[in-house]
Amino acid sequence: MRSPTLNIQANNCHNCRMSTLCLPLTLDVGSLDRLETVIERGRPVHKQQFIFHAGDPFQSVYAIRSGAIKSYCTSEDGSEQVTGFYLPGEIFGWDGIDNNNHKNTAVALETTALCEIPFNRFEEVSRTMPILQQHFMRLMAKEITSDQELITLLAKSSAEERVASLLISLSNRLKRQHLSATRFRLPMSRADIGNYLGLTVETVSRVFSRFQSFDLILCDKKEIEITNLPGLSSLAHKPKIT
Amino acid sequence: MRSPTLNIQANNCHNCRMSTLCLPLTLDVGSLDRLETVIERGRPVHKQQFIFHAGDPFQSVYAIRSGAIKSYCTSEDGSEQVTGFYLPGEIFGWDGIDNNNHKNTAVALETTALCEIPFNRFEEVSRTMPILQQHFMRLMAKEITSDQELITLLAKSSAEERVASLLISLSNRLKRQHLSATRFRLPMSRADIGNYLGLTVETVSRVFSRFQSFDLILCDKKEIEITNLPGLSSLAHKPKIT
DNA sequence: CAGCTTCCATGATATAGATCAATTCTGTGT
DNA sequence: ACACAGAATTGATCTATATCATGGAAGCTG
Repeated sequence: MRSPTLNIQANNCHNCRMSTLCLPLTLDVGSLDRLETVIERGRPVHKQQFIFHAGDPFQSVYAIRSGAIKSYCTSEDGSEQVTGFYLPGEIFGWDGIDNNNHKNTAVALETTALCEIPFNRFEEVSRTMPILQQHFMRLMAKEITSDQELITLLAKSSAEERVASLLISLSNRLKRQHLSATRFRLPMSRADIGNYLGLTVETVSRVFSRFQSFDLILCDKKEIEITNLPGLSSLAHKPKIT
Repeated sequence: MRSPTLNIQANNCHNCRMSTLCLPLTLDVGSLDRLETVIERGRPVHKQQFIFHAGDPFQSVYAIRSGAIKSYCTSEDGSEQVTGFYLPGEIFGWDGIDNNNHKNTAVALETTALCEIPFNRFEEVSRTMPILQQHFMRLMAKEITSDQELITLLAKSSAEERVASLLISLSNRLKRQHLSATRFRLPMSRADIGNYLGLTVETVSRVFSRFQSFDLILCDKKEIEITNLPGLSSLAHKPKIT
């Protein structure tokens, strides 16, 4: 059975509409068949279930077909830092390549369908498919640049800028998946947002309220409607007239 | 002629004492010879000279033999965000892989000797040397985890924790290069430090003064001596008794 | 459905660090 | 050696956001 708005229920890479995101465009049909043998489509993961824990041996990276994932790492003192939110069409789990175990814990924020890409078999396959390895390096580079954008946000921006940036980022990423860029449900809590953006829950909540009073957004709990996208966008990109 | 303290004046990869850092340990002599043909040792770069600018086409990554590099990106509004400091034995320039041009600008903080690793030729060579590509993915993963550590630092830590963390990080990285872990010269300005850590120059300066008054460090301008390494370390790792 | 827990919103207050300002020190180039 | 622009330090004040505190709404569980 197919979801009414989003056809992601493919049973192989050939007819998965995500494929251009997690696989290079230039793969011919033969290569795709070989690759097909590597990728595993798992059971849907339910809210609050873990994909992997920090410290787990690194075996796979994961592509999201539907749902949402939060990744975070835990410091010695037990405090957590949310390092990313991942949406459909995105890949996570790179953090484990370094020393063969994951630095982050990954948990489902809602019911989520994943494709698991086992890494040992991937290396095998990519030996005969250099384009694939190149593609994956590109994906890792994307992770690097998005992390650096977050660094800039945390180092330089006010609470309003941070929240606006997150909303705009979510909007753009949903749009890329041909989902509504202006109406969506936040998969994460205010606390998660605050943790991710280096703010307290209270501040996040106040910023949401302020955005509503400025008619930038409408929100009812986790349901968000961006009513003034250009306005919110300009807030996200340095409103300071410095 | 060789530097008295650090033998980095190798004229090929075989006798470069950096090689275990930028190359996989398992390369046999034959492979190393082939690789040798790819890597270029450039003229020393002087202080304030640029290695590449944001927007430049991505052609190479760079290994540092001696000196120090700062990378930063510039937002639309012209403000800069320092994204990393790179020391001997470290590799930078990954940010360009994504869409074939650099997001960051890289500039020498002092006279610096680099090895340039042209990427098109690298891909060629690595086709017959899968271990090499794997090694480079590992290096990229390191960049990801170090970016995520910075994210945590920026999101969660006080000014003192941030500065202490940077000093400890520099100390560890110099130690890895068999240089003094407790006495060194900061290659970057207070302003660079502040920018990197999301603080103002004034705050950085005050923190340095405070660290001196606590007998954690001794500093004369850019010359630093860490006089209480364990103390500084514990400051870096969450002094809060939360 | 009652009771519990978690999430969210909002007000009052406190504070770390920003901002503004002035001074000294440093390094660079002539 | 001198002059000048930039780098660093230090002080006084201001402000954004944290912290503390409370109440209400929503979602779970038995």
